[in-house]
Amino acid sequence: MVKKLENLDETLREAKLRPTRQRVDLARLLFSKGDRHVCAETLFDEARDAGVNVSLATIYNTLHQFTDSGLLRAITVDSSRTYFDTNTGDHHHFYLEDSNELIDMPHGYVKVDNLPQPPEGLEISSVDVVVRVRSAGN
Amino acid sequence: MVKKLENLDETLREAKLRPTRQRVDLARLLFSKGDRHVCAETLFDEARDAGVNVSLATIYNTLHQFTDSGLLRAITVDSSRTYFDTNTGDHHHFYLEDSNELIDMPHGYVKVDNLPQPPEGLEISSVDVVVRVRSAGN
DNA sequence: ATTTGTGCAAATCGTTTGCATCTGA
DNA sequence: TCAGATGCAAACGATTTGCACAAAT
Repeated sequence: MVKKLENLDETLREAKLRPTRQRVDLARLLFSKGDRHVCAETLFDEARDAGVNVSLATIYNTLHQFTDSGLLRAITVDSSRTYFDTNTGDHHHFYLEDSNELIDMPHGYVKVDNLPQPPEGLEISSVDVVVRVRSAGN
Repeated sequence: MVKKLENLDETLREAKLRPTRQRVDLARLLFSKGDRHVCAETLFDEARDAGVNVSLATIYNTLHQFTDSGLLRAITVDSSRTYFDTNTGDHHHFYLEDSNELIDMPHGYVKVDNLPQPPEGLEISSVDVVVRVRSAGN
């Protein structure tokens, strides 16, 4: 992530995205605080709070463009919103059902074994493990 | 699943749900064809085709009630719709990204090892493995 | 008779889209 | 210059909700 930060313009160009003011600003917000999970609304509010002027439509566009170019990873755990993870490495998640929060599991922990063969003609795109957790005694 | 079918009224009563005409009809549609994955729209169309008269609101109500009482299991793989699985046993899924279809992996296949401890005070509610697959060469 | 369920239409909410206007290369 | 970006508001699609009416116990 720090790598991405060193030269945001450069990072964006490598992703074949013009380093526009809003993309650079959003990239800075996203990548300057370590690994995190955001959704569109979250990032929108954060931008507003940081005095960064960006429309919600642009937030969505940017989130998807960053995802398509590998800067972000999309995670589906809650059918009502899409989360984006700034950690694009191979890792899995805890999903806190009570607060709708995602927490990274350190890479190297979970091991998925004995996967059956994918259906004929199909190849694996990703293997996602989500451990849903909730307050004990519920 | 067959067990559930033997006496739908009884199954519903055990789930503390009144065996109304629409619930019984939907239960029959859901549980008489082996394991399957449906979403609200899917079931709605299927009901219409089978001449079963049920409103979409009732489809949603019923799907959730069945899920809450353990007759169905909800699966989140696509942030735009919710899938329900008539197989409530312990198993995981292939998700066909091209066709938005779910396929059960036989139980006993995938093994998830070395899970990190859940965050303090939280207990595991479920461990979901989704293997996203797509047409080879893409 | 009372409680619970159903259907309809309107309301929500996250997300997408159309389009006129800007902006970076 | 001009393809690509942005912002706004309207459009969308899945899901939920409010409420009058109907059905189950």
